[in-house]
Formats: sequence, structure tokens, C-alpha cells
Amino acid sequence: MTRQKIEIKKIDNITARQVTFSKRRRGLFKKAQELSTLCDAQLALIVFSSTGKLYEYSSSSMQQVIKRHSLQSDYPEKSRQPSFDELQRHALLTREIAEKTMEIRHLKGEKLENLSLEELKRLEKMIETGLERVIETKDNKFIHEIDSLKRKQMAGTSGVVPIIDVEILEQGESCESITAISNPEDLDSSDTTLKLGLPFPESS
Amino acid sequence: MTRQKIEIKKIDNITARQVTFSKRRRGLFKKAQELSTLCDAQLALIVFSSTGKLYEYSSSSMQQVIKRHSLQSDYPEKSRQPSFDELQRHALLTREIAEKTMEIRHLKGEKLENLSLEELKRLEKMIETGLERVIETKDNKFIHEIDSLKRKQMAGTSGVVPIIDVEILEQGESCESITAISNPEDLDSSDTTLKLGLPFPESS
DNA sequence: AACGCTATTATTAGCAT
DNA sequence: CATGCTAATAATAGCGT
Repeated sequence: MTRQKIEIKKIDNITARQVTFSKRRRGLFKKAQELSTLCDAQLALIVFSSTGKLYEYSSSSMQQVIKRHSLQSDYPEKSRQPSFDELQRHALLTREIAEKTMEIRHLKGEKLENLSLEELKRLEKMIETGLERVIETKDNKFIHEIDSLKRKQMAGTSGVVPIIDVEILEQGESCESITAISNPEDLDSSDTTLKLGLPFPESS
Repeated sequence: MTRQKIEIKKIDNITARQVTFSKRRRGLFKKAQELSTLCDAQLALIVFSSTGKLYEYSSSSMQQVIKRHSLQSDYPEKSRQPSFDELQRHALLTREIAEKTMEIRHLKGEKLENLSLEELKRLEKMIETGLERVIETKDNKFIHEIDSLKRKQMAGTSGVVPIIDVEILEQGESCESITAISNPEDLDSSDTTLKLGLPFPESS
């Protein structure tokens, strides 16, 4: 390059090496940038100095280039070690699931042995409240459906079928015998499956 | 550079651009290699031509350099695009959380409007069962604690202190059924679990 | 389009500060 | 150690083939 041509091999003198590193590094990055600009190339350049310092240039984003590179020259699989970030998020999710699982078990009266008396009382209260709500909702729905039935009967079968039945049916805890009601089709609850765990998107 | 200095901006003429790309690319890779050799630097260079062709150089292995890079400049979050596998697992976990969240809400009597009558009845039953278990457990625990107290009082205070106090303490809502409990052994159903199929370690 | 040539510019090794 | 200088080498734009 100048006063004397040099041989391309590791420079022994540390100072000289560092100076050369600085100068050539700058040149290299400049050329890299020029190439990407002039020729519209996507380019990534990563340099670690012998002292471990990182220098990098990328025409777009480093991740983008690396990703594209990893796609083309398909990596030997395991190369993609999960980032800390991913591991952490994964752990968080797993933990959340464990917690929710335990909460569910508690609400179902399971795995209670570690709960204190106070906790048990709170839990009981919570379940009672929930139970009331469920019963209320259920009854509402029930009444509503019966109403629909009535109307259908009135209109469709000229109101001949006795309606009294339905009130009798509503007896007992959880009226296991709705089916007794005239015609099953009317229970349009097309999906009788117990779907406590709903698919997620969960609009509202 | 030569006959005329050129402006560093995208070369419009496609042919000229490709020629320049070839020449400068070679130059760049040469300089990169020289730098890594002379200065003992770890270096990676990735270039995609505008036509999409990949050229790369790395002083050691590309993966190694990229890995080192990803460690140092710990990527801004989502950068490390997760593999399909990870995405999938992540989606599964997220979904599981959503499902459990909904199950919890249902058990608490919330968000019931989409449940069918059948589902509501089942839910009610489930909650009732859970409630019974909680009450049972609570009462047990209560009795047990009272027992401890009694014993302490007997031993420590020579049995003078009236024991009735403890019953006063336990007032408040929910233990209408202590007396109903006959023998504790019945309750120890150490694992009445309706095992929901928990995926996890589930300590305790 | 791919190469070779060369005038010209760009880079830089060695040294000085 | 970092920076600037400059002679000397390296890279390359434009052109011809």
C-alpha cells in the first residue's frame, strides 16, 4: 500500500497492529458502505477487534441481513440457540400457566392442603359468589329458552301442548332433565359440549 | 477512484452497476480478509447483490461470528426472529393461558353469556363440588387448629382459660357445617384431583 | 454480459509529533 | 497511545474488445 508493500500476515507489533486496524477498519467500512449504496446491495459487516471490541455496519438492519443469510445458507439447525429473551418469555408463560392451573384447581376444590385458613375462607367466598352468578345466569337462560318454547308452541302447534311441564322441570338443583321438554331441536344450543376452556381470541 | 471521481449514489445503468458490483465486491472481500489476517480480527461479511445472490466471507465460521454478535449487541427484543418451532410453542402456551383464563373466569361466574344451558349446568355442578371440598377442607383445618389451641391452653395455662373464645373467633360467614363432619379420615382424599392434565412440574 | 487496460483517485505504511 | 502527513501502493471508472 505505501512506502513499502507489506506482507499479509498477522502484525506482531501490538501498537502497529492497532493502528493498522483502525485505519483499515475505517477503509473497509467506507468501502462496504459505498458498495451497498452504489450497487444497491444488502450488506452486513461485523468485525471484532483482537481486543474484543465490536464494530458493525449493515445497509439495512443487521437482523434482517442475518435472517436472510440464515435462510439462504440454511443453518445446521441447532445454530439458532434461543435468546435469553425467548427463554425468559417462555419461562414467564410457563409460570403463568402453572399459576392459573393451580388457581383452577383451587376453585375446583383441589390441592387445598397448602392453603391457610384465611385463604380457604376467601376461596370459599369467591366460589360462592361465582356459584350464585352461574345459577343466576343459568336460570335466566333457562327461562328465556322456555319462553321461546312457549312462543313456538303457541304459534306452531296452535297452543295445544300444556305448558305447565316446564315449571315442574325447573325444580331441583340443576334440572338434569331438560330433555323432557317436548322437542330437542328447540334447544338450539347447537353445541352441548362442555366448553369451559374456550378458544382464545376472546373478543370482548 | 479513476478517470473520474464518482458520486456515491445508486448507479442507474444496470450493466454498469453489475460491473462495479463485481469489481468492488472483490476489492471489499480482499480488504476484509486482509484486515482479519493482519490484525487478528474476527470478521464476517455478508453481501447480497441486487439480484439476490449471496456472497459471504468470514474469518472463522459465520455462525460463530453471528452468535458472538448476537450476544454482545443483545438484540432489541424481537429481532431474533423465532423459529417456527418457537413460534408454535409460544402460540400454544399463549393459547393455553387464554383457555385457563377463561376457565377461571367461568369458575368465578364471569363471562357466562356464551355458555349453553348444558354448559352452565355442568359448570354449576363443578363449582358446587369444589365448594363442598373447600368447605370441608376449611372446616377440617379449623377443627385442627382449635385442637391445637386447646392443647396449648391445657398444657400451658393449666387449662384455666375458657376455651369458648376460639369459637367466637371463627364467626363470620362460612362455617355452617363443622358439626356435620364426622370423621376426618374421610376427607384426607389426598388426591381427589380431577387431574386436568397439567403439563408442568407442578412442584408441591 | 465478461474481461483487460490504464489514467486517475483512494488507501495506507511508516514516520513524526 | 492518537493523530497527521506523505510517499508509495492499491483500487477502480471508463472505455475498448
